[in-house]
Amino acid sequence: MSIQQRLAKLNPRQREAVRYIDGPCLVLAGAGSGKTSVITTKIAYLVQECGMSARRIAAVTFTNKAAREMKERVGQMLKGKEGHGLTVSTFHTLGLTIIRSELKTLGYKPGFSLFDPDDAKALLRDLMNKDAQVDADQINRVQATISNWKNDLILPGQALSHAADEDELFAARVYEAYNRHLKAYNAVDFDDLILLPVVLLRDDPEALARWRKRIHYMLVDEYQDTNVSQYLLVKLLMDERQTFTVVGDDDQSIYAWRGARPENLVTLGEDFPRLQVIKLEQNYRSTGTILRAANTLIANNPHVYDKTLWSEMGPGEPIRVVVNRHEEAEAERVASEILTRRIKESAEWRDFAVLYRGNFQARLLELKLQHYQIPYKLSGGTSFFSRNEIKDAMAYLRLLINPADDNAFLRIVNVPRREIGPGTLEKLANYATERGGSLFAACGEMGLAEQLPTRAVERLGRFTHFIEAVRRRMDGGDAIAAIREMIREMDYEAWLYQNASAPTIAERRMANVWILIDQLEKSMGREPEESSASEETETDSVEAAISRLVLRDILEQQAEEDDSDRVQLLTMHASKGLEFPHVYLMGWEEELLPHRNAIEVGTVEEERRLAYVGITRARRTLTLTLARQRKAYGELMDCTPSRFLDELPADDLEWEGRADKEDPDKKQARGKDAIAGLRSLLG
DNA sequence: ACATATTCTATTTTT
DNA sequence: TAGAATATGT
Repeated sequence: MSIQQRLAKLNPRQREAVRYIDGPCLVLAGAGSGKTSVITTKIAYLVQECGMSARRIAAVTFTNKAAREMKERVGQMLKGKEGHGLTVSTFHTLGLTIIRSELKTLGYKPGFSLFDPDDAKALLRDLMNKDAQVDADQINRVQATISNWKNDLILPGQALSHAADEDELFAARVYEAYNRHLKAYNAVDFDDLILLPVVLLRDDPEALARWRKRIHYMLVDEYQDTNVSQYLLVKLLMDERQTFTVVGDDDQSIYAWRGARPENLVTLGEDFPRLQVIKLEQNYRSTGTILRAANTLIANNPHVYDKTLWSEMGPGEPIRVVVNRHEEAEAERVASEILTRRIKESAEWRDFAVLYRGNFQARLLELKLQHYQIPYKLSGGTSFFSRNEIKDAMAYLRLLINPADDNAFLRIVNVPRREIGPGTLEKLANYATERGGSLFAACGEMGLAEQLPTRAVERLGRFTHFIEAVRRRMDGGDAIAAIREMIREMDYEAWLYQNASAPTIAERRMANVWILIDQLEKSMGREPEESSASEETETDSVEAAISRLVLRDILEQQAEEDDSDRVQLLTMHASKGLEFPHVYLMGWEEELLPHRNAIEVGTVEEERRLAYVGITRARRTLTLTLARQRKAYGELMDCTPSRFLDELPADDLEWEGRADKEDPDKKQARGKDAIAGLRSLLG
């Protein structure tokens, strides 16, 4: 299909959004309005019609999944070499790419580690233990505070001078120490992947020039979810040419609690007066009734840009609101209804989705679904990457590319057992701190023998020599082969069998490790990306591949089961970007759907958007459920129906089981029933 | 290694 | 209060 044919298939607004390429462009894309088509077609348009080299274009998303899908759709449009060098990645991967090619300027050494939030927490615990006593909650709070600072582009110095109270001052001090330690470990955390490039581009005109030369056009998806640092990254890169397209929907901003700044939509207009704003208001997903409900609800929120979704589809069925005695009845109802509706509508399991506010709500529902033997898929369980065997393997990989990574060192120095206990490690740590070097480096120093018994020194030496030998083999040839050999050599498998409760579990874990290594190999085998600002083509190194592994920026890992026919259970947050023919939204109660904490801190508007996101996932039918009583903190509580129910168009709602204001239809029906009953009695 | 006792925590979590 | 995660005891 030619680009002209693709353009012809778009509606006028969409077409306008694709064709406008001379200046800054904001596409306000309502739910289900075909925004991904606009982005992908625009990339093809830039390449095929405007003669822009694909390697000058960068499209950024928030999730790997979104990036993957976009890559695939663009791939179908651009043939052969046309798409070569195109960047479609998450913000974080783009940041990683920049850091990697600007390592020297940033003062990092090759093979730096990427700390995931667990590593970061371990480091913080270590730092905070120094003077205060450990409090898990306090660590979490400090971690969140530091993350927020990084998202807001506030560096330790500013945090220290602006600290408002004692807690903030403490957090700021930890922040400063934390960053210092990260640097010593030659490591960065997730937030640094955005922060460091921004600081670099802001302060180093030459680096800025390099990257402006490299990226001429940017497209940003889910723009309402950008935080301060992410916006600045886009702004710095695009300030000069002003050639970019951002696509977003302020009504679907549900991540403000994580630092997202929906006001960036407004800021954009202020920073770029030439900004062209294009609205996509035609919805191709939902029935008229569902859409009207969504519009009516969200009209209760203030808007900078007004927007009303419309649809050419018929009105469809009314929205049902089902009131249940208690939470168990609610779950029972949803499960049994899916069962019958599947037959009635001759639908498949995968056509149903049940959405809720908190993951805990899935528990009861799971039991009911199991009872009816309904196959389901629960999103948001323990992920592949938080499994112990994966963390171990990752620690080995990290230590191989960055011996200064003390976190990785500590995790695996005695895994499998090497008879290196806490006593030895404590003395080693003291010695390393004294010498100002890493744990790994300290193992090889002469002076260590004075602090530790010979046997301990020997054991440590054996470990470091082992790692060094593997590293040499990696450099000498096939890196992946060397890694596989390492895992076999240390007999990680035996260790797994020793520690697992059942052989099958150990087997499974070992398989996971090999899957991880396979992913790593696949990730390296990909065509070398044109990553650096300079034009040199750099092959994807093991280092790069391992970083991407931490970022989970790897392809098809659990695609196996994704296409199976199962009912989907998700939080409303996790449902963004998805759609289903039949949607159930559970728990429409005060303190749950506007969540209690949200009411307290005054962010009910975001809760309303969450409800809006939930509603707009539905294509054909929508059912809202609530319970009159629910168990919370052990006690049975009476629940009030959600205020959001009052904000929906009453005419489109079909209530069931409502006790107080019993709806007239129902009464009438019951009256008829009674009459019919009487008649039959009378013969 | 496994069973039992204890302690902890109850909102969302793209990377 | 319950359920999971962790600690403890046999």
